[in-house]
Amino acid sequence: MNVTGHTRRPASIRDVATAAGVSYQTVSRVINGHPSVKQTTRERVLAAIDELGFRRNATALALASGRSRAVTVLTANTTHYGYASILQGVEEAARAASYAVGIGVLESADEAAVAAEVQRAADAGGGLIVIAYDPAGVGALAAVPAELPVVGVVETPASPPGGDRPWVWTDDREAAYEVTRHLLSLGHETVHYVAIPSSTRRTSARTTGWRQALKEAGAPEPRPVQGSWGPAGGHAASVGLAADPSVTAILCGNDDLALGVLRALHEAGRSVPGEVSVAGFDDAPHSAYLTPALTTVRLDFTGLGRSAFALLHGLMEESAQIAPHPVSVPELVVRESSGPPPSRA
Amino acid sequence: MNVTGHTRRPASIRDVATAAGVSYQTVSRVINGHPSVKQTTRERVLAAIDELGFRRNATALALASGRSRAVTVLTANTTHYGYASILQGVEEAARAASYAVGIGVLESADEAAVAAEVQRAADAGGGLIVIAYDPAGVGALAAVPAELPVVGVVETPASPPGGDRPWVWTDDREAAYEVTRHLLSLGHETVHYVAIPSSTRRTSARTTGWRQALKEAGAPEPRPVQGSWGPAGGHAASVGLAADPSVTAILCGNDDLALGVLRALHEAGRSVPGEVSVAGFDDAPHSAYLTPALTTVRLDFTGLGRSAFALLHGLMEESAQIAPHPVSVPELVVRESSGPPPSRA
DNA sequence: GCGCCTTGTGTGACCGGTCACATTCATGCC
DNA sequence: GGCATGAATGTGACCGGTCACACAAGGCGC
Repeated sequence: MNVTGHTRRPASIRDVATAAGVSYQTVSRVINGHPSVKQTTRERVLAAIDELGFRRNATALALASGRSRAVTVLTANTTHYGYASILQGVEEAARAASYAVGIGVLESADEAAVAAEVQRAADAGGGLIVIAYDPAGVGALAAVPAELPVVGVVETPASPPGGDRPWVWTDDREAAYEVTRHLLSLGHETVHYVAIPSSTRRTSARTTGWRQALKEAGAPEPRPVQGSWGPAGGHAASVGLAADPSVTAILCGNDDLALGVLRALHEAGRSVPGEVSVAGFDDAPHSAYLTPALTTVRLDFTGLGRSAFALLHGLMEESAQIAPHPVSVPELVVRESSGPPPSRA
Repeated sequence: MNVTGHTRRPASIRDVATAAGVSYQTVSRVINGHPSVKQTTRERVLAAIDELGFRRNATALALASGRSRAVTVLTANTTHYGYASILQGVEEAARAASYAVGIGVLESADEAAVAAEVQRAADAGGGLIVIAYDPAGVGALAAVPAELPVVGVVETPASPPGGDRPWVWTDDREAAYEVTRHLLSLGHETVHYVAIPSSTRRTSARTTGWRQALKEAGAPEPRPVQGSWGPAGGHAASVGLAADPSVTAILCGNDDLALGVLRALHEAGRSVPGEVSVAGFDDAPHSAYLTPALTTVRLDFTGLGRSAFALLHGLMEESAQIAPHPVSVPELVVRESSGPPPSRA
């Protein structure tokens, strides 16, 4: 404990060294747990460290050794449930490994802006985790210089699972497939889909899963409706569907979108699940408390964040080997918003 | 542009210096915009910088100069709307000032755990922004060593506004006062209150505003019901209120809580706003899309985050002077969940 | 008794910047 | 012409650690 009150600058290893009557290198050995330090010396140094309240300067460590014990999460958004949860997972894992966590927000998908943000993140030193669920994130992932340790949190691995690129993902395709099957099994002729913005030009994993389930059931395949991320987008996107009496089941790209859809149906005077069934995606915390409570699929975003960090950690320290990312199984959560279609004619 | 392909290490100022045929100090002067560098020399150096793709090493800068251009946000949570929005605001402002943003989550309010987290944040170098809306945050704010630049985001300033401590806040008292008055003006005899966890042992600002409005109206003052942060807490806390037929108006400490309350009322078969009026707090993005749409008060959390950063920036660089934090005015948003009590007997 | 390996410790250079001070040269002024 | 002055530039030390290497002392084999 530092009893001497007004210490101006924090103690350095040289301060500790003189206090313990050894060289600074010996102090360095003690902090790093080097084996060949005599027991009595080690104790003397530890006592001095305690006395002076010494803490190793992270900046100096990073500069001298190159290794930085820091991660920056690049993301287009920090407030949406999925994004925020991934961030939370990364932070948890990073804290456990005593890594510092930085964030960088990709405000625009503009190439120059994204490149600048990637640069900023790179300047911070340490590794990168890029949430690539949207064009900005995908662009950022592509713009990361090859020599930097980076892990992408992606919608679906571009190369088939088993490719050893440092990516993590949830099985969105399987999840969408499950919910769609659930709705079809209730007797709906088909299921309409209000999509979240796709991360790329390619068809999203969620869309693929939905389509697959329809095809297997021989159900007609309506054109997906493009939504945005929030409830407002879901509302705007679904006024058309709400007015169409042939629509009896709607799958939404996420729970926020579903909220807007629910609202649009309410405004159109169509009851849920009496006339129309609605299902969401993600199982956000509010979904269980809506009226009607929302049928959805739970995805383990915090776990995903933790995996992303674990992978990055493995990339950055040779001690920790790179365990393959375990893809967690999505869980269908059936609540009140889904039921059989109105008239089983 | 760096055309020479495989540069192993990034260029340092000495590399630039030799390339431009000057000393490293001159390069340093150029990057820092020092006036006394001959125009032609400056151009030569800038050309070399561009050619080698030089970027100033943030770590070395921090070590050598002491100043770090980094902020760490300490918070108990990253997923709740208010917290996430403050974080977003800080990030926006920090990005504009090209500061790096770090986050540290206070997982437990335990004193030792909080102290450890503060230490970690301090180790990162740079300034601190502590979100002190809860016991963990308040503890963290108290545990920050005096010599560190820090700004607290607090519920209410402990000293009356005008005290010059580096704090920012929204006028929660006024906001609660406004909503409560709104409900009373509709004819309700009194307004019940489901509270969020208080940041301290003292009465929260929201509670104070609510109480003040009741007192002014001569309304009876029911005991506040203690909730937690999320919908589950609101639901659990309000089953009692939902069962009590004398309850006709409920104010909730935040919108998530209100969601749970709405659900509890629905389950008890009481209509909103027919039998019971409900109002929330914060105007979270989903609130406008609930059925019934939630009456609430909007608080400018992103603005609050930006103010917090501005204040901290002023603390860390003498160039930027410390502008007093402008307290934004809370805005009452009346939607569908509030109306007159059932029978104006 | 000599060489050799192991254990414990110290020295100097270095990471990539900044800072304080020294140096050079062209001016302006008396 | 001599000298103070300021502009333009260079030199060495330093921030707080790490790394590579040197070196002394003790134990062991022959």
